[in-house]
Amino acid sequence: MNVDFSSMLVPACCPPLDDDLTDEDARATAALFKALADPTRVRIVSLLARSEEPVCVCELTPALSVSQPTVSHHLKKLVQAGLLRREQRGVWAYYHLDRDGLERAATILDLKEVTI
Amino acid sequence: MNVDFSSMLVPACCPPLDDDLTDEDARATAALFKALADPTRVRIVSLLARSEEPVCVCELTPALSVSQPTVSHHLKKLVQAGLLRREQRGVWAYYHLDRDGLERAATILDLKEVTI
DNA sequence: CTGAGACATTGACGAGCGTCGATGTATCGG
DNA sequence: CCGATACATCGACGCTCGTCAATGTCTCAG
Repeated sequence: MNVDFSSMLVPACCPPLDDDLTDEDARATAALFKALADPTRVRIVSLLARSEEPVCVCELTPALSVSQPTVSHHLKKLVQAGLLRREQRGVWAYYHLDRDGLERAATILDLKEVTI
Repeated sequence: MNVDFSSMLVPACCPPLDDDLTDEDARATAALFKALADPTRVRIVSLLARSEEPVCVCELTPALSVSQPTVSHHLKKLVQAGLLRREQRGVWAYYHLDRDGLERAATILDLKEVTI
């Protein structure tokens, strides 16, 4: 097994790069953005952001042009991502933004700006 | 075709909801987040955010534990999303963050906070 | 021109996602 | 208890995505 010294003649290129995020951090961050990576879910978050009070599914469904099961599916994903909270009022289910969850996402992006 | 007046007896539930984003806005926003919805791409952005200067692919590849074609694939996606910029220096390709692109993503999240 | 190295592109595969109709569950009025 | 209403869950389908090996393209040294 011989070392290839000829490679030492090419211009310098690759200073070491300290790995930063753990696998788990990267996966968690990606999961957060993945929750926002769908047009229907973006609209849901946008609609809820415009409402001072919680909104029930019966208001969301006709505004989204997808079926009711699909709306439930997306709402569940957003809740699991920590971006929405669910609240049962009698027969109706009301959803509202989890401001902390959104702030977490915003903070991740702001952190990357620190290096400017 | 008869109107079902019995529905008027149930408690009020569904005030009209003004639709906000256009389909195109929702798709564009989702596409931006979709670019960040993968652990490997999150690590790439994070690595580039920690570097003052552009970073070449030969530095990124060994730090990401995926094959070289996969790294190229992710870099292309991030460039297409407007989050990265590519710069050719001789044989090497250097990438750096597009701060405007990241700011766009951050602004979207901040806009949703305005309603607090 | 020729060969080597850096990176991009292609093609293929498996896994995951968005969507819907059908069905289940829970709540309320009568 | 019974029917209706609101919402969730299930199962299935098609499509997209992440990944890699193989191959192509471009740049430079000699």
